[in-house]
Amino acid sequence: VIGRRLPRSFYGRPVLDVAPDLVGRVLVRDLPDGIRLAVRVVETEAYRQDDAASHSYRGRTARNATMFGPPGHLYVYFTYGMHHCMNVVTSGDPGASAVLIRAGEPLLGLEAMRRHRSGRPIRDLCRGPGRLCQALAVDRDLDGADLVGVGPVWVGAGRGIPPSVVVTRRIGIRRDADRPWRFVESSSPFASGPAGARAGSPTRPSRR
DNA sequence: CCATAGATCGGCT
DNA sequence: GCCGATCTATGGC
Repeated sequence: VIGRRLPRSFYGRPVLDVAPDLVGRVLVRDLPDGIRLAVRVVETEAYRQDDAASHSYRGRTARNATMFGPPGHLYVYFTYGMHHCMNVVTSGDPGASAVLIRAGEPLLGLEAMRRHRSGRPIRDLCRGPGRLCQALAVDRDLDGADLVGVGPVWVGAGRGIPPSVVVTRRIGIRRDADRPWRFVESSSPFASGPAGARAGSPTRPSRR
């Protein structure tokens, strides 16, 4: 179900190619105590440097430094004084870019995720970027972690039925809000946002 | 289901 | 100072 660990070349492409291609993949988190957590990615968003909504827009700082590094690393940031969000760094062309992982369908380690999320119902464990990080125990300590090779966070190729992905505007931003850079598995109850945000234009079916 | 308020703090204007 | 790539609780339909 998880499939093989995706190689560096998967991440070293333009963010608008990687973001939709991550939908349907399996995000794996190996906890220090040996427990494996895994979710099927159902929602992503693209951010790149020529984009006013992106953390990289105003140039490199201590916080966003990972976005300016090589592809295939985790960019984790802290926001609203209490939440973390996790991204995957992609090619630096055009400019520092990353994919925000917004939601996932729990596959493995549901009990541990539930503990991290105060016993919330399964549908609410990973529905939203802050919730996802809480369920997977991801915080700034994992900023910069390499997804390729040995490491506690990685992405498996996934198997089975390819997802049907639709494109919409991104959620929760004001600047450059009209860019159609959010990619959702339209039929998934584990995707975030209002119900209407699950409709959109279909992307071209990707071979997998 | 939808709308809104409050929490809470690091980063940057 | 201001404001977030957010979440939860609460109140209304």
